[in-house]
Amino acid sequence: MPFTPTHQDFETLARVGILKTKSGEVETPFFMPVATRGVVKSLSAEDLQEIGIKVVISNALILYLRNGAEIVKKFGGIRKFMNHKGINFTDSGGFQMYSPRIYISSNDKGVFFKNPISGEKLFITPEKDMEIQLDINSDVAMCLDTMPMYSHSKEEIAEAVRKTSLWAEICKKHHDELQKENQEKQMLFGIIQGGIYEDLREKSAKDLISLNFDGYSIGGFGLGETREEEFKIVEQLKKIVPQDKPIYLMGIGDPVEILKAISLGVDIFDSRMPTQNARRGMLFTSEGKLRLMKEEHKFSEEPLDKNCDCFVCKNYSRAFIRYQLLNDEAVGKKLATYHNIYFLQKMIETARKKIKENKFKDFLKEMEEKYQE
RNA sequence: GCGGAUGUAGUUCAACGGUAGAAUGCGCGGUUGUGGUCCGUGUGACGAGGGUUCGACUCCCUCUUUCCGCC
Repeated sequence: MPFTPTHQDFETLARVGILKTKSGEVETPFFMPVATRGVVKSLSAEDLQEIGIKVVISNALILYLRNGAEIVKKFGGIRKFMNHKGINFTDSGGFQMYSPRIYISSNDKGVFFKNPISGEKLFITPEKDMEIQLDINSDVAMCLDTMPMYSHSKEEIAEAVRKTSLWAEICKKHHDELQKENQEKQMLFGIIQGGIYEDLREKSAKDLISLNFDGYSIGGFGLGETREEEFKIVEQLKKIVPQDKPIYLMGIGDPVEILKAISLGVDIFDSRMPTQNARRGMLFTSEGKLRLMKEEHKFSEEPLDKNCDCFVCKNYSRAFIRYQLLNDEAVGKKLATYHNIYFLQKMIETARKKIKENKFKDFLKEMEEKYQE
């Protein structure tokens, strides 16, 4: 079995499991930092290994637009190219329909994107997307989906669900075809859309489940809906998705939001939040969020987090990291990013431990209290 | 000493005889499948004195600041 749940928490739906890919296995739940263009911004592969990050996610469309996909292909795959010893996911680029700078339009056959570098107009079909992700040779690929905006009407979101199901079928068929001969197979996840509407989410999930994907992603959250709306849908989908398939809540990176979703049975997470926020001076700590750029930290000799044992917190002051971020120095970004990723990694390792000990509910509560403002 | 220029927000610059703008900085929020160094918001100024005028940051005079040139 590619995915095996190994422990179920008594009080919540939180679970621990093992995901097996062609590049090794990893314990769930886990969080993947975003390595859109083949690098987790500011961090080296050695940093990631040191932190204990096993999985990162890259972006097939962005790599393709920057000629990265062909370079990666020459290397035989993204892991070798970026010297990543673990597992690699790729996102399809469906999310980039959210980005007006590169998205043009879409129809039933695919999506028009413009290359921001050359100005060239490109048509990405679901078939093409599968080919790019296989060129990149990630361990887990995502279907090309259609991203509705949070502000869209229910009709528009229903249309996105229709198109996402249509493309999922094409993706699945083409993906199977392309790697018929392959011994080590790339996994493929379907992406459930439907916004905050239970009926649309249900339809989307059932359409995808009938195609039998290796895992199911929940897309379209973190874009303006309330957490209440989000968790209601996650709860609902957890009941529909087969227990032996991993659930991946795409784009969610807020610490408490992750833990809450774990309590509802989610297995996989990714987000740009820890890396992007680090560069902007927003740090995660054991005592809540730290806005490092505030003047009160100007002379602070304290570490970012006094309860953290990462090398940044053992060696560097808030004042130093703040000063280097203020001056746009690479080292400032690196130290802040390292800490945020470390924090999230340790948090999720603790979460797995607490699930195994059946103490997850208390841990969640404790973290919720710390992150209240 | 003589001549010329100059003085507006912490800083760099606008505008206008009739409620002084921006950028940047600083403060406070935000940031969620990364076209990225982002977004929102707040704070904050007419060198001093006199004159002309209904009204002067604006025009005139004096002083003063800073800069340039010449002795």
